[in-house]
Amino acid sequence: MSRYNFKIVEQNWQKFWEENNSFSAQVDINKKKFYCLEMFPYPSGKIHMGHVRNYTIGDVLARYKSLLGYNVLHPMGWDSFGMPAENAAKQNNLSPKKWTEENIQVMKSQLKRLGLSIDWSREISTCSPNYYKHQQKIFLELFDKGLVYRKESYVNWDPVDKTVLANEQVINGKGWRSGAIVERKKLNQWFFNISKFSEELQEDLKDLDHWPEKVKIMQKNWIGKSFGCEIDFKIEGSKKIEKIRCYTTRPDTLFGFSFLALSVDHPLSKFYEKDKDFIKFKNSCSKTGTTEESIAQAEKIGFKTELLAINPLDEKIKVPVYFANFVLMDYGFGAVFGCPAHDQRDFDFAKKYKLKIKTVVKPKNENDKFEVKGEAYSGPGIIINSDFLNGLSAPEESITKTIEILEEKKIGNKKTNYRLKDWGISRQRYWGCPIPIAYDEQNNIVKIPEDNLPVLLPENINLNTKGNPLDQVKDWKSISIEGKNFTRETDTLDTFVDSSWYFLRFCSSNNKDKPFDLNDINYWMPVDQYIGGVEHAILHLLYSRFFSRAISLDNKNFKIKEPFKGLFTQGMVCHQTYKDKNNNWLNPEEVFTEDGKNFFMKKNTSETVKVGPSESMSKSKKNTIDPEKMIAEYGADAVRLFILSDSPPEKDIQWSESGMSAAYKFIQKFWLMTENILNLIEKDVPDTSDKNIDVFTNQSINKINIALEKFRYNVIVAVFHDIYNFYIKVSKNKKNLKENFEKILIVMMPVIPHLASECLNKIKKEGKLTWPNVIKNFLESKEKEIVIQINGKKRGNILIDKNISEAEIIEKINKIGLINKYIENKKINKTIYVKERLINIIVK
RNA sequence: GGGCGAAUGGCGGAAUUGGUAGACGCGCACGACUCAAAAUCGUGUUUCGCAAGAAGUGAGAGUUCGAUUCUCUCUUCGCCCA
Repeated sequence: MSRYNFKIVEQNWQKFWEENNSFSAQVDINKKKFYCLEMFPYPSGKIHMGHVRNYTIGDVLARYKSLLGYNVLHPMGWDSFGMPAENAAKQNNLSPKKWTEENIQVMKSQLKRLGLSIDWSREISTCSPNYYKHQQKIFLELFDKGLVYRKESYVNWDPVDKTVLANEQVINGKGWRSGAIVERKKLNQWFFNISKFSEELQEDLKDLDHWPEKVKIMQKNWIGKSFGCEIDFKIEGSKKIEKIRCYTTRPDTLFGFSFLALSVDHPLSKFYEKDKDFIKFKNSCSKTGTTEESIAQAEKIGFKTELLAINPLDEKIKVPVYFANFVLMDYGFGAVFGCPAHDQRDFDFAKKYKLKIKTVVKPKNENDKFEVKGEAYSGPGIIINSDFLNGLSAPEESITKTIEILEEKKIGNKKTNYRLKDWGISRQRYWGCPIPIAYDEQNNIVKIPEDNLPVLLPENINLNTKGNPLDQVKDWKSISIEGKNFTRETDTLDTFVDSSWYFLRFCSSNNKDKPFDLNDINYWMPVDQYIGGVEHAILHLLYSRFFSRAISLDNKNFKIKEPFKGLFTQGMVCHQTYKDKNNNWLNPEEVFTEDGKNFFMKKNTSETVKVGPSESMSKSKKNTIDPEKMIAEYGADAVRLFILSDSPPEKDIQWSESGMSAAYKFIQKFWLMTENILNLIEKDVPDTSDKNIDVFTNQSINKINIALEKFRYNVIVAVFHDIYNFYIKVSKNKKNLKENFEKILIVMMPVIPHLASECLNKIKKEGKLTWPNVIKNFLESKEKEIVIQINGKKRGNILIDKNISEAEIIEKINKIGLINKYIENKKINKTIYVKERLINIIVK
């Protein structure tokens, strides 16, 4: 018996698949298609275990659907623009392009070594002009549709890196890279008008029935549809202003109104722009970032004006008007009315400036003397201290009623608002897709004509400048179109733009003229199953949903609104963390253990190692395991088998050395067992069939089918072990052995394709490989063991014929006398028979 | 602070969706092979109990003939948003 040499076998099969273009996908309208897509990676250097898990899950599905007879599209590409390349290039003094391309080569060969069934002829890379030239075209198309615009806007500004930060790059008010306190800065920025689709993006979520519920909820919260009311407040004071318009979701708390707060950018601020104190205040506001989080955490500060706002429901009540740092110009109208008793933010502000705190909502179980103290009360209850609103139940009834009254008096209107803001796409970065726009001498916007596309990124530029490197490239910036001089836009596009349509490009990767061909799109789209990390639940998925709507706007031929029919979010790969006595992180390779409880350093075996909790693998905690090493040591099949075996795919998985080696042992054991079966088939002349083999095989395949459809891939691995434990006991050839074992090997192909292919090859399986049908007759036998319960407690088993009646079963039980001791001297009240499962006898 | 989810042996996890709890794997124990060890194979392995038996799916209640599964309250943990 020979050992299974995975190195040679896996290499051979990978070569075979490549040479035969086994996974190349072509449009074929006579075949049902299946578009299987995993989120494409950022080429950061090497693949990590998260990639292995993501792509193995996808590969199992792609191979399964292919064996089922679907025409499968399973492509791969590279999300290759972005900051890391620029930073790495600065550090190592080379070009982002070279760094990126080298990484892609390394990672591509690593992915190939995993044996993924990918159509590499469709490979794309977003940093290639072949990709981004089409993106520039799409940008101009959206520009023509009025979905792209430029406006002055506040950004999160990192004063050290001299760059704009995305909201998620601001952590606790500081830049994620520099650690500097983030400021607000006004810049001219490009925007996609995603908010035009707010309603649609929210409403259509309900049709995405193959998406995880939690992702839909996250998107819904992000879009943040709210029902409220706009109210005009009359203003008294020395300035020439009569009223201020506010938006609120709680008009019913108007009687608790004790101040009016304005954004420092509110039009009213023009009356104060020469006021030194106001300027000082405005500057201190710019120290706060623009995220909701940083605003919520920052101390609430205000600048008091001499103006008074009049309560529209009771004109006797007049309250001060402030400018405040927690009010943003781009939500509502940059003005909010403050009701301290029922909003924590307003409460904090009122405490600081000693403003009145009047309670107008009481919890249901409190009396009318209830008063808010210590913190705001924002829960449901009954309106009090509010004149004609008293007694209404808050919030539903009271809001509706108040809006009715305000509309009657013509001082307010019902209004729906969305939290979703337009998508700022400008980045002051080199390594991104150039925006195909230029400006004339009067700073008017001009589109770069289509003939002049793509706008190529200049190469060989100096990255070691503060701010945007493209700004420094004078001969690139100035261009001439039809004899006139223009200056190029130097901002590049947010990399989320790149990933918002790559799934469309995969359908027509090699089309030189168009981003995609409609015939291809209409066949392949939507993506049937999209697989990736939950960290992209909001932005990437929402932007992609926006993009397909934006493209289909005014374009009757493009019908895809939802790009991803099915979504699956996989869990993270975790590993224990280790620290030495000085609290330095240790790599698992520097650590050893004999009993699994006490850990020591390898280089100094007397030093114990502190073991921390299992956390998601990350370079900073040094708890990573290198997939390449694992594949070299155990083989791709074993790594694939292990990464699927220990946890359901949507949950986090703990990497364990013993689990990995168990997977390796399984591969070896299975190979030896296959050789044994091959010997039986070749040497023994079978006399009879063994029905047990049929029954077991069909039951196993049935279990695998169910598990595949439900993404319970860990259960599939358990069934593989069952299969081994069954077939290892087969010691004689039977007439039905070969055909059943072939079926087993086929259903193993999605998970361990190399071993399964090799075994099938040895067994000389002829014809095309197709997924075996389950023969229903073998799933259940004529006889069935059922459970006997007395008063719901299991007291024994009995073998019965199927379709036997309840009375017959009881008769049989009595005959055997199995449960006599439980029913002696007792009266049988009733029996419950669950067909082919159990019989429950209730006695008293 | 809000939303969502989870909790099952020493560990990772199964459970046909209300019907035999603990599949499968890891670990551990014992045995076989061996001069010995590794590897491999076999047997056992929820807890208490010699046993008969009893208890048992984070805690407490409820619905039901029957609850890991459904409802309510609580605890702890995770993720997302703030």
